[in-house]
Amino acid sequence: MSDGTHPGTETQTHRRIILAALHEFTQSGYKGCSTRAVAERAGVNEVTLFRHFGNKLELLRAAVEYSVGQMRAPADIESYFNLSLRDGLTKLITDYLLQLSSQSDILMLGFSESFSHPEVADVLRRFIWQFRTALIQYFEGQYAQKKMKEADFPVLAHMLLITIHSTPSVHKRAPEDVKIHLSDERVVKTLVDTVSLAYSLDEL
Amino acid sequence: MSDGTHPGTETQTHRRIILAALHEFTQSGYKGCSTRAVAERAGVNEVTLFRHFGNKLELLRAAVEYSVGQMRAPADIESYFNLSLRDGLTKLITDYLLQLSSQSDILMLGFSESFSHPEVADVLRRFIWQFRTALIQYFEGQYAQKKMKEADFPVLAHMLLITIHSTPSVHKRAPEDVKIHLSDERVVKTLVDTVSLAYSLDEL
DNA sequence: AACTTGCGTAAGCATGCACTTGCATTATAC
DNA sequence: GTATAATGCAAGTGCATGCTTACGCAAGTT
Repeated sequence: MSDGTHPGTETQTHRRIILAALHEFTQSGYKGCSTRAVAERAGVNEVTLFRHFGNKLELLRAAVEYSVGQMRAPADIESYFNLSLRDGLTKLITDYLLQLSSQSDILMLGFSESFSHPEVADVLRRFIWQFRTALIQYFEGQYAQKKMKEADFPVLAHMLLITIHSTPSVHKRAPEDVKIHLSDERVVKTLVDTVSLAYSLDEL
Repeated sequence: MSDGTHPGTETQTHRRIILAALHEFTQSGYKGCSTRAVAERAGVNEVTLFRHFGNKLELLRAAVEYSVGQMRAPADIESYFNLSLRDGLTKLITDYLLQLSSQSDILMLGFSESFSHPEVADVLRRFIWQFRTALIQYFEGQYAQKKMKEADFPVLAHMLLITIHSTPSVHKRAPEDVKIHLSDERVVKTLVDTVSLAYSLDEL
């Protein structure tokens, strides 16, 4: 019985295949790319790919797992509480953006592939949820400290999350003259400006 | 020479195939669904599908074209100018949402398929652009009327657009307890509240 | 009655692709 | 020096799928 002999999962080959898969999957979608293409990009024989991961779907799972493993949830929110609404928000968001920018590929994959592969989407949602919760907690904290007006915090958090997440993908597709308007800095600034102008009780 | 004889494009069959295609494409992606599946859903023989559209890609194009043809750009922005920032925005957004809700499928398709089929994405972008332009013009109009503070209007428009567009797709995937927080009404309200609280010179 | 149009049915071709098998090759370990 | 682990290479299998061909049938048109 030729049991699928899994080679050591720590080799360089393993990693290279995963990185290649991540690239191809996000570029053309799961169905849209072939294992051949992944192998080629990894500089590896196609057979090696199967020896490592068994089948294509398992490769997807491994790639997602790898990618998610790289992300770190936002540190404890308490540390943001001392700052003003404006500064705290800015820090929270930029910290989060730092995570995202390195993982924007997998997030986009998660969005486009979420129907055909709910498991994949779930993993991502779990991560995004952490930030959502952090945001809401942060708002409620600020509100309790009377540094912020009352508002529909879940929706507010949703708004921020969506904008932050979509910006990189919009960025990738947008024509050159629009990208200029969509630098991370400007988006974050406008986001924070708007929220603190609207709800801050510190300023003015 | 068996030239592809295009049957009349006004038949019921034609429409049913397009609707089926729209459904399947958005469900599983272009590569993810087969012409057989589309035909089956349309209650039509697969051959008929090819007789109408020649090939799969042409079907995609026809489906997108059909869908986009259903959308109407926002009416002339002038009519919103008389209203307050809050009321004008609300009207602009709800009007736009009306369009979107009937076309959310195709929009999601556009997003997920935009890399492999840029033409498709282009058509959609063109539509979205119209709203973006309308929004920016509206803001500038309000600003000129001194009914609104200065702001980064393009980014602000981007923020609104993104939130509006993403909400339906998030809605589809989100667990039940989150959907409650994401009714169109609440999202629009928070959006408008936030913007007008932040930038309106009418209120307070 | 003959022709056209729109569709169905059956069968099949060609290709791409996930996945397998068998064998040769290198390197490392013991 | 021999066993073992990790990879490459050549070839192939089986299935899904896009697309075609050839034929038949019903309804409307002329």
